[in-house]
Amino acid sequence: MDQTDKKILKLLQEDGSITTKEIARRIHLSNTPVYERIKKMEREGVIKKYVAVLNREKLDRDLIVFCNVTLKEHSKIIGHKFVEDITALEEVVECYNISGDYDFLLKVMVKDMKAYQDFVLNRLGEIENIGSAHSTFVMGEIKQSYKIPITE
Amino acid sequence: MDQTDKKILKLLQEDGSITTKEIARRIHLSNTPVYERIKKMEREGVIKKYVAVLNREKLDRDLIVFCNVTLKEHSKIIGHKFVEDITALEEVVECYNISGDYDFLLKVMVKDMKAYQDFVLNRLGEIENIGSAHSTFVMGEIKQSYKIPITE
DNA sequence: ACTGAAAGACGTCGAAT
DNA sequence: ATTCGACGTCTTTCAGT
Repeated sequence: MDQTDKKILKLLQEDGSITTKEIARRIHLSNTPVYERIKKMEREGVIKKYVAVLNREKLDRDLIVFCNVTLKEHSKIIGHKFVEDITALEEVVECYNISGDYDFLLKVMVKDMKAYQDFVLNRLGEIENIGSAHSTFVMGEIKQSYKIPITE
Repeated sequence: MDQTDKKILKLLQEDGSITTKEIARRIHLSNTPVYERIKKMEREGVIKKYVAVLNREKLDRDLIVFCNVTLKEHSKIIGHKFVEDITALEEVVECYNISGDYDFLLKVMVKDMKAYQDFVLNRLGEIENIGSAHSTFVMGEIKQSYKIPITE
């Protein structure tokens, strides 16, 4: 992966529906090499996929909550069940195994506070292994980028 | 926005480079209405953009850290400067204004622990308003979805 | 609001350097 | 590893229902 590949990746992170023709124009190459490079990076998994980025507010998901979760002591080794259960919840858009006082950090996306209450009681509450949960509410989204920083 | 639009959005969140023809086939419509609906949702901002999703590891960004930050007492009202400064940092891929003990939550993406140390000392350290910072390290990525949950 | 068809642009691939 | 050219497919538009 050289500088040319990185230039292509930066453009594709910015706009996934940019044409190979336009990329070629911007990096001063013809179609084919750009095309071949992109296909190679897709094959190798450098480019995982292409997605449409939607507007949260217009889809009634106005509230984001970061939910810190601990597992019950005896469940920490058998975390697999928790992972399965949590992955199945569509409100949980991200989940990380973390260092520190808690075991997992969930990013939860719901309509409003009432929906979050419902999530904690009826969804999280149904999962057996959970010891405790601490919620941090997002009041404002300052920066949101799906880009991986690419070094020169 | 009706059920047909939502079906289209779900498909586009899954695969942003799916053809209108294929969408049309799957939802049993012809090209034109699918095309018109997508263009309408792009115009209205329901669909913000299309992006390529890249592989973090293959781009030397193996470490994710959630960094909880407080501002100095006198700076809390004048948060604008902090917002500007933090947005400019490419390692900070997300930033939220949050409830609780801290003022902001940053999601930071770096190569390794050494790079994070450098980030805290030389990047965050340069920003004037910061009172304290508490880092939570990601040990494992359990779930990562860019999809907004879409209700029926 | 949808169907079907037609025109133009783009993705895709082979031959050549 | 790149350029050029040709083919097939998709996007985009339009007339008609």
